[in-house]
Amino acid sequence: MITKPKGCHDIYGIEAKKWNYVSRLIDEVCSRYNYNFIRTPIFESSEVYHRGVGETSDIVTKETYDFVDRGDRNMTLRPEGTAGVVRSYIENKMYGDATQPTKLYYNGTMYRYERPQSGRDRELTQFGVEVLGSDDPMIDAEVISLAVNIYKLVGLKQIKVNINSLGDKESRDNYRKALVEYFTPYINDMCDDCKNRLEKNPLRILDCKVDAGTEIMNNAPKILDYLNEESKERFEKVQKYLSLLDVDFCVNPSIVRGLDYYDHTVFEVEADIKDFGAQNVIGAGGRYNGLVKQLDGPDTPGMGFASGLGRLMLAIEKEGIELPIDDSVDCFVMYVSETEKDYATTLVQELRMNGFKVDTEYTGRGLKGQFKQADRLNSKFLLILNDEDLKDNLIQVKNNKTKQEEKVELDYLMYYLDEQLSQEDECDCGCGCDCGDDDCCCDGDCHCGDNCHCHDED
RNA sequence: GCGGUAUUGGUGAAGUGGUUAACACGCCGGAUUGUGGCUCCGGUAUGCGUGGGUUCGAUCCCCACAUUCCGCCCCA
Repeated sequence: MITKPKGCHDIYGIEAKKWNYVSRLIDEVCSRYNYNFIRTPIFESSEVYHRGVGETSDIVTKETYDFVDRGDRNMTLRPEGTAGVVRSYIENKMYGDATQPTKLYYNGTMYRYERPQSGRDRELTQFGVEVLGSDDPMIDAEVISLAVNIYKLVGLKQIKVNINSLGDKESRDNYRKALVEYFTPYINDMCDDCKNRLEKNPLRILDCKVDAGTEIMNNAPKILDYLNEESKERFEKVQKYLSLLDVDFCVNPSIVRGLDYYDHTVFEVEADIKDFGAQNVIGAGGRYNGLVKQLDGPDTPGMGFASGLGRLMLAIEKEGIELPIDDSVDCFVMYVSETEKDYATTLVQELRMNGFKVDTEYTGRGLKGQFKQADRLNSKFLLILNDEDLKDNLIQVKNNKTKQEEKVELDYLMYYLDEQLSQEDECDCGCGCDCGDDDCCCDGDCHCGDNCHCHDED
């Protein structure tokens, strides 16, 4: 059997419906903030990522999908969204548009050559936003609040926002020096990974899981003490705007993003859920004022965040959130004889053209099997064709919840279904009552017999 | 890049170096003369991830590969 590539997934069925639902919700929220959707290529010249993401860590050297195309060009499957969006911003001269800042969002697949584990795949779907052309701290706060609002709207409750500031380049360089100076005498007491980090990326020592909580770590210099006045003031404004936007957050000095291009505000949104495994950060981002210039564009500030849709779906599942997915069809058309089948063919078509969600039988099941199939498909109404009835221009319509059945004139069918289905919307159990219960609005005269709570104790 | 884990029908799974690979669910059909979801009866695997090896013989032992899940590194 041919198997899927390592770290990839087939998403289908109810799972796919959930993904689409969340994607639509992202569209909705981004639209309210007036961010515009952008589609960029799934692969770019390798240069985009080498220069954008930086060559310091393992990222570019070991964890991208690189290939040489037939024209001998070095290409890379996009490992993240920001660099490609920035490339597009520059190439299309969006900085020339009158409507600055440019506010964009994306939602698509990314590729990383990693060893899969919980919450980490080789093909992943990320959505994210980028704001280019404004250095206003208000934007920093807006981007964070947009992220939080998406999570809240899907129903997540256990989320934590951690923010930090890396300051400008001057502040960051000073801090880096201070860290190296501080840790060097203690380095032999620290874990092997930290020994490597001291040279490669000293900021990341603060993220270490092994040495976390030790005295050495607790007494390490804090970035916030190394911010210059300007950076400090900027960070305070970000916090002020976050409060005005009613976003709960924690200042956490150990939040250090791994990439070179970040400066000033950085943040992570964590799903605070039990058993979520090692990858509990569902979204992260920050300000990158140097990136546009680094990719040969005009010196333009930027701010953004990205979030893995897969991890978000995982969080939704772990928190037990039920998304409002409509997994039903309006009607299922049943038949037995050939003439009935012929009529079914045109009837199904006619119903669909009139906006009904309709399915029918395609595998030769008997009537009993068709009833079962209709149940599996959560059909609200069963349309049962019968040669005798057809002669009289009649059709049997059965409400699959109340089990009530009546013969309806064919000319009247569309109108009848329309009317019945709009009643459906008023009452979940379809019994036509109004007890005020969330699941059933029955007044005690319920006859639906179908999962109805109207006779449960009060 | 490093380490651990698993892989048996549509699904959940038991199991053994040796003739016919449990059980349950599901599915299909019948009892029910065209109206089901209960009950009863019957049917339902190209045979145990792929390729090698050991063996008289392997689903079960060994090796490699693929994929799964989990942790480390890294984290965009």
